[in-house]
Parts: sequence; C-alpha cells; structure tokens
Amino acid sequence: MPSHDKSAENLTKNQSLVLAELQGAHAPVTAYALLDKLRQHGLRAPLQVYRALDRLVALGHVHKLESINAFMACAHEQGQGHHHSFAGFAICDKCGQVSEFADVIIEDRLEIWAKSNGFEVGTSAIELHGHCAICSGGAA
Amino acid sequence: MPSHDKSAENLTKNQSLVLAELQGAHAPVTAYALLDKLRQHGLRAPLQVYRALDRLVALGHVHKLESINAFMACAHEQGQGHHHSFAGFAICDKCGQVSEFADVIIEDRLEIWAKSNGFEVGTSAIELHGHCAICSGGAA
DNA sequence: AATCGAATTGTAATGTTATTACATTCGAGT
DNA sequence: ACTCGAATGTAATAACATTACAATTCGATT
Repeated sequence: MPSHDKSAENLTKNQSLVLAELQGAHAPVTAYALLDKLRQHGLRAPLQVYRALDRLVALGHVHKLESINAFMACAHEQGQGHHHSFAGFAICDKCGQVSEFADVIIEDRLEIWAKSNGFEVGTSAIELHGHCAICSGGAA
Repeated sequence: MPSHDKSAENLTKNQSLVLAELQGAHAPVTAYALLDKLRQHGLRAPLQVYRALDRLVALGHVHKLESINAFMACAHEQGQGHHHSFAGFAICDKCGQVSEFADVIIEDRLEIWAKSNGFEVGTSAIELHGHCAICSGGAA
C-alpha cells in the first residue's frame, strides 16, 4: 500500500498550530505575530512559521494579503473539500476588518485576459483598501 | 494670487528623479534599487525615495506592485491627463516582465460588490502571477 | 531490527523593505 | 527680513523574509 497522501490532508504539527491560530483570529495576522503567539507551543524562529504558512497557502487553507503582509484562514470551505483559487479581499484601513469575496465574473475576465495574452496564471491577488460599512459612517 | 496648484502638476526634484528613473526602466523597480540608481543625483536615504514614491502613487503616475514590493511607472497615459484608478498587473515569475491591463467589467464588478457591502474603495490592487507568453513555452 | 534517504524541523545569521523621530532648509506671503 | 508650513535631510530602528546548514524524523527497503 502506497502510504497516505500527506500533501493533500495531513498537516504537520507546526502547520496545524499555525492554521488553528489563524482560524481563531477572525482577522489577518502577520507572521511575526503568529510566532509570538506560538512561542508557548514551542515555536522559536520565523522560519518555522513561514514554512508552515507556505504550505498552508499552497494547500489553499490560508491566503496571504500581499498589501499588508498578513495571513488569513480561508473564509470559505472551512472544512475540507475543493478550494477556489480566486478570491478578493476588502480591507478596512480604519478598523482592520477584512471581508473575503469571490466573483466568478471577475475570475472569467481575468482568465480571458490571460488566455488572450498567452499568460499562464499561477496565483492571483485582488485586494481593495478603503473603509468598511461601519467605519465609513454607516447607515443611509 | 493663490500661487500654483502644486498638488496637481509640479513635481519636486526628488519626485521628478524617481519618476524619470521608473519611466526609463520598463520593468518594476524596488525602492532600494531606485535609491542606488539615484545616489549619483544626490539621494542618500530610503526615506527620500519612499516619500517621492508615496506622492507619485497618490498622483497616479506610479503603481506599487504589492506582491513584489516594487514600483512601476503607469503604462497608460504617460503624458498628462486623467488617470484610471483600477489597473491589473500580470507578473511573470520567470523573467520578471509585467503587463498592465485595465478591464472595465472587473472594475464594475468590484464597484458593485463594494456598493452592496457598504465598502468605500480607496485603492485597489489586482496582481496575477504566473508565466508570460514567452516564458510559458510560447507558440501554438 | 538495521539502514537508507527524503522530507521536515531547528537554529543562527543575515538580507530586504519600510517607518519613526527629529533637525534643517526652502519658499511664498507679509 | 520674518514667519510659517511644506519639503528635505539624516540617523536609527522596526518589520518582514530568506539563506545556509545542522539535526531529526519517518516511511520504505533490506
């Protein structure tokens, strides 16, 4: 029997710790903040966190928010299953809240552009900055 | 007489130097690479570059590529005039080439999402990573 | 069970990107 | 010339990320 397929499911100890921490926070967390939180669980160096994050991002469990150098657990499909590769994020510059959204039309348009320009898309980042509903003054 | 409206047109010396350097490069350049290039013109500290970049980005002359921490002169409207706020970038991870594109449908979809979620958009970043036509094997 | 090798982990050092804090200079208006 | 706000200069440091290498783990094979 060819053993388990680790790449698809089993997370290592560090990866599990990092993922749990991100899922507990309902906001983006930086790598060094994760490190601080996880020192009590034995993590000691940035690389331990970065390695776990790399893996979790590759598996689609975690997103990196490029514009703020922080990481977030994927909001959709918290359990297991397929994972979309396109995701958009709206980041409130006032309170830090982040909303993840998906839009198949945007996805289509990006694919169309890519195809007609011979560009092979690996990953994508779509990030909006501004003020969330609450911070922008709210109601009517 | 209320003087000239500097915010809309006149660039300071440092701003002009940085912009010229970016326009000369037809690829993204990092802040520290700009600093190295501009030492011969008298710039000495990172902050001088970052300040100029902040202003140029605010004026719409330069884009920051968040996912690679580099800056590029805006490809459209090289001269003067209006500037679009939405731009997408396709970044080749092999050769480093970057293509800027605009897509009104994507823009629309983002605005629709924002409006229906009460989010006030300030800036946006849309960045694709992958391989360009040349690097991905090319023809056929 | 012993061994091999690949993948993972640990650790230290360093590299890269960006900001804070404060002193100085410049320039338009008086 | 004086003043005030904008812009600039400079130093120090903070924040983010990677390189290089040693040690360990763990499944596969013998």
